[in-house]
Amino acid sequence: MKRKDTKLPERQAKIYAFLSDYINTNGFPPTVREIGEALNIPSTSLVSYYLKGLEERGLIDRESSISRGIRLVSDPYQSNDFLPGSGETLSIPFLGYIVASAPIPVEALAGTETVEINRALFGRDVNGLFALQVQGNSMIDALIHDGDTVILRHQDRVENGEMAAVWLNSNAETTLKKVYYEGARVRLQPANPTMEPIFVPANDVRIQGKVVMVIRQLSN
Amino acid sequence: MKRKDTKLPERQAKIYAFLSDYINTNGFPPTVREIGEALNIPSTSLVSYYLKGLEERGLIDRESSISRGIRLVSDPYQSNDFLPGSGETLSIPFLGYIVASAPIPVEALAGTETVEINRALFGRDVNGLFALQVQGNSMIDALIHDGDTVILRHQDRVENGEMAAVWLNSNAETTLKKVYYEGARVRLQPANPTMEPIFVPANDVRIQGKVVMVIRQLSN
DNA sequence: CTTGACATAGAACAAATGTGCGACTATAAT
DNA sequence: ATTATAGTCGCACATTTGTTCTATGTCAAG
Repeated sequence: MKRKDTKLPERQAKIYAFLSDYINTNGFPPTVREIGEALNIPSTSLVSYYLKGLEERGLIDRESSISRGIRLVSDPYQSNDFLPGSGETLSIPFLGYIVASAPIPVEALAGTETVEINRALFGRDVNGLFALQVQGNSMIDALIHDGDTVILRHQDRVENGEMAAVWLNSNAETTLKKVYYEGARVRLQPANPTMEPIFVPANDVRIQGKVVMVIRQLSN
Repeated sequence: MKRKDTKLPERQAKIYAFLSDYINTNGFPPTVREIGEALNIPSTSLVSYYLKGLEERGLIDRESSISRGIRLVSDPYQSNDFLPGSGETLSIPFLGYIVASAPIPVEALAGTETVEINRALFGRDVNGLFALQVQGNSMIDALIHDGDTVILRHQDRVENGEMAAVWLNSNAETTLKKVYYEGARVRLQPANPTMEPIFVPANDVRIQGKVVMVIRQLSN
């Protein structure tokens, strides 16, 4: 019943796309004139006219007379009613950022943000999970990039070949690597096969947690 | 010059909180005067003064001289003390599997499973998102593996270099590649730099959606 | 006491912006 | 041809809104 029967006019569609893009880029909506400039619409009143159209279709919301008072209405297309229902969601505490120069904080921060992900994406064991955002390039890899969110399970031992957050005592830094125990030493193998492994004494490493999921945001 | 040593002054903290709240509620930032009214700061210049402080601390970004040109910086430091957890969860419809041999289903399935992820991980624009699980090896890549869950935004055009789900008419298959428009043809570049791109006529491709997130489960 | 950051007012000003209105064009329907 | 309708322009106007400048108050350090 939501769906408008008539198809969205070319120009309205373009404006909507521009709005979405602009807001994403700038964090605030554009002015009528900016819209016009971007889409080669020479008259502010024309833009106004289209905006009114978009508003009538329920695609955007506007605050009259206030500058940049445009807001995208969540979801023009079907489905997304974003029901919070399902109850199958895990709240994983977000501990902050993982940087090479500091060990992972053991305690959750006071405010405790969380990352919500639904349980179906995990295996059975959902204990001891926590999330960190990767910052900086020191542990970058084909698999792990700057800005990625990694979800780890807190444990101090991992199986050979599993990826873990590792604290190196001597270097005083944290890194994300695949871990292989080789007698008295440990081989830390980047996930990227073209990168060289590093070897450290077994007593120099402290496993901080096993990486169970990597979430990469590609764009906004 | 990252971390500010001195603690955030009461008033700046309040303003920051107000900004966050206002933007959340209205979809666009407040004016200097609105901030003043909300926090009982009678002078616009005072608000300006504090805003400058927040900007110097890197907590906000401003576009000079443009109305409501304030944007919260996704802050690299902790600062959770005064950040209200946005804690909103998105339910993204899970459309099923993306396989090479079939186009992506346009409509959500009836029963419609969803993937719950909290909003904070996304940009502001959360419209038209849907999730798919990658199956099979045909679009495997350094970035995309079998079993990964990808989240896409439904759109039929992408910027150069963005990764998208692409339907190839002539091959009758779907693939995930970075898209580059090169005149009459399109270059589909695997994210893995060691893999060769493929070239197809522009009218042979149909963008199905832009990849905005990749979720990889590493272990059980 | 003096000095100098820091905090605070208030008002004036210049831009940035949304809106309204009249007029004009191109279709498509009557 | 006439009329209705959606699309289009320009432009004037009234607000909305960021910035700046002057003046004053506070308070700790010198």
